[in-house]
Amino acid sequence: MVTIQEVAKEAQVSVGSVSRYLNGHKLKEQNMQKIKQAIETLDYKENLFAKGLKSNQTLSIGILMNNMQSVFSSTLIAQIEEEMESHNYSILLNSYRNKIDKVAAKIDFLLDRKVDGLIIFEGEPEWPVYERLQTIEIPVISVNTTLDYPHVDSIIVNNRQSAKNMISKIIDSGHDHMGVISVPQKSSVARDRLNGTFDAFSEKGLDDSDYQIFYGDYSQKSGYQGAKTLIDQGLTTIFVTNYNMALGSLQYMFEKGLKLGEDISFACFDYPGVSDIFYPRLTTVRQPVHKMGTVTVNRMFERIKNPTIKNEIIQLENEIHWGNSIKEWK
Amino acid sequence: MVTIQEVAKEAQVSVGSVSRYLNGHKLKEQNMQKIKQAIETLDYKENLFAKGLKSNQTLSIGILMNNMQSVFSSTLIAQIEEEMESHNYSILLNSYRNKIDKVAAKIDFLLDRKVDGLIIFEGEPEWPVYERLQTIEIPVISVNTTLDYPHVDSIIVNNRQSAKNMISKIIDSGHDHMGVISVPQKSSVARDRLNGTFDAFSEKGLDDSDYQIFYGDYSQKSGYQGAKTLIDQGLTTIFVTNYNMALGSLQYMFEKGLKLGEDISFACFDYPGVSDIFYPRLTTVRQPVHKMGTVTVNRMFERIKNPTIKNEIIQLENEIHWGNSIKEWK
DNA sequence: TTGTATGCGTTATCAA
DNA sequence: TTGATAACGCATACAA
Repeated sequence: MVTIQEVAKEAQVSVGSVSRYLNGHKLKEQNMQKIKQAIETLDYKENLFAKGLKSNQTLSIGILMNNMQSVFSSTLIAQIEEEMESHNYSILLNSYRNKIDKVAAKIDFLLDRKVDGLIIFEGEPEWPVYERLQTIEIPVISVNTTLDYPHVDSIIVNNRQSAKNMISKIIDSGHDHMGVISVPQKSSVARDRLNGTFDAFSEKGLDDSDYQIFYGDYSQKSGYQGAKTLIDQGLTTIFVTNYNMALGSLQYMFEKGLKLGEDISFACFDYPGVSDIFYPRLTTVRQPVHKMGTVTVNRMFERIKNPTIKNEIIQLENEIHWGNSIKEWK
Repeated sequence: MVTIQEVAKEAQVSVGSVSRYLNGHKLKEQNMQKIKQAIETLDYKENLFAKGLKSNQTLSIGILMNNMQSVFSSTLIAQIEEEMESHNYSILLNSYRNKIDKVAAKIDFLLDRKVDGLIIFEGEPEWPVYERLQTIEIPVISVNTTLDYPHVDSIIVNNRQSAKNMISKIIDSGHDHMGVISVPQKSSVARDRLNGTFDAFSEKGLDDSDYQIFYGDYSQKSGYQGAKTLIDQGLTTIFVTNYNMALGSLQYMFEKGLKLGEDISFACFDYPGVSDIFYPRLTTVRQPVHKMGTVTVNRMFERIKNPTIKNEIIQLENEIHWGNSIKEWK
């Protein structure tokens, strides 16, 4: 392994000069040339251990999430990874697979590795690590969930408002009975989406007898089951608050030969590009996943550069794509 | 930051003893107790920088892949991450997004970070980094592709044989005309699957006039297009060599109201659990993704422990699930 | 079995 | 502007 000592000897300068050169300091032009030359001929590579030992920086950031197998998380990771790379940073992945009691250990794992920052997907205020998060001394960014601690930024989307807007518009199109496929109200995202739905219902004067809620478990299968249950009850307007379950619902409808926008009116949450393939005219609330990744990374580096800035809650807008999968009754 | 010096002082032993204790050496029971106690009261955490500076180990392994957004890669990553964690290792992710000319830089990136091992998904012998890979001094494991270099292990599945077996069985069921949806023959996996198909054709005496190949681009959309093209030509037996395109094909069939196993005979490659949801009786070649992850990690640690062991090509078996999506004509 | 001392590659402090 | 040298936290060779 080539060290700066060897580079220094080769260039006939001191290690200090080499170190300074490497860190962008100015020195005598002639020496800079000699060092540059020496680095090339020796193929010197910096040693991140030694660097980190002094600077306490790893040039890596940790990502903690529940599960990396959803479209949302894999798209987001991919986006973040791409952005990080251009900063010469790497990402350290960690998932807790529904084991909330393991979250603390996961965070320790990442912290032990001295990541320079931490990105948490859908962390919840109810987590037992609540206390911990406040005391972490590196930048922490919460994605998709608001964690309103002094040192934590949150990047979120306006789920509640989007759901409300979507449902309002559907009702305005003449739909006064509706089936909703949602998930147990254990996360803020889940609550926001369903509450937004309720907001619209009450604003438009629909009550309990006008809608039916089916609670699935995020799986395609439960979406399928939900569609079956609701449609069997005679409902013809279905809203699904989650992409994966929406897929299951669509599956059921296709199997039954039901035509969207005619036999059934259908809308759901999804992601950019996903539904475009088969359902270009599907009515969806589209989450700006790529933008979330980009904003997250940008914010992370702002924080790394300036750790004292005040925390922020950055809210991005979902797009509403109004296709032809909702029948116009009016 | 608590150091072993402070632990040593607290426990009234020397730093050497603490270091040895930390590394599992035996020492006087009494001292071990004192050190253990001191570590707890001071909440000592090891410093991976300092450790790495001496040992040149990062307790991390690098993963290089094309794209992390396929079911295959995200499942595999998840599995690897889970296994790694139990070894107290973390993973460093890197994707090159079809930019083959960037692969070398990506590998350098990982190597600069001193990963203790490298996992490469679907690396190809044609890559310009061919030379590099041989000279890497850490364990390298190639997943899903055979990279027969002296220091590289390969974990693969028997794609060619599986395709052949599947097609043979389909032909034996009475199907003598067939549509195949494949991808451009640019990767060994792609070639294996299609060649296995051809193997069966020639063994069973089918020739050019008996089958039709549609080349897609891995996208669901192209699978949809492929199914449309082939079925419009009157073919009723379809084999898809790729899961994503299979989804697209199924989509087309459902839209057309075609019944699997009756109107259309259908088989494809997929993954454990994926098709079970909607198509429990679908005939598939099922790739052992989880096992691949586990075997990869195990092999990695064998290599890390004993870097001199000879390289191996470990071939896992695809399972063939014979459902009822193939009509029995015999 | 334990303690001491040196070095890993880098940065930063202090003099020159 | 540069050079020499002391840290950073740990592992280990050597001595005791």
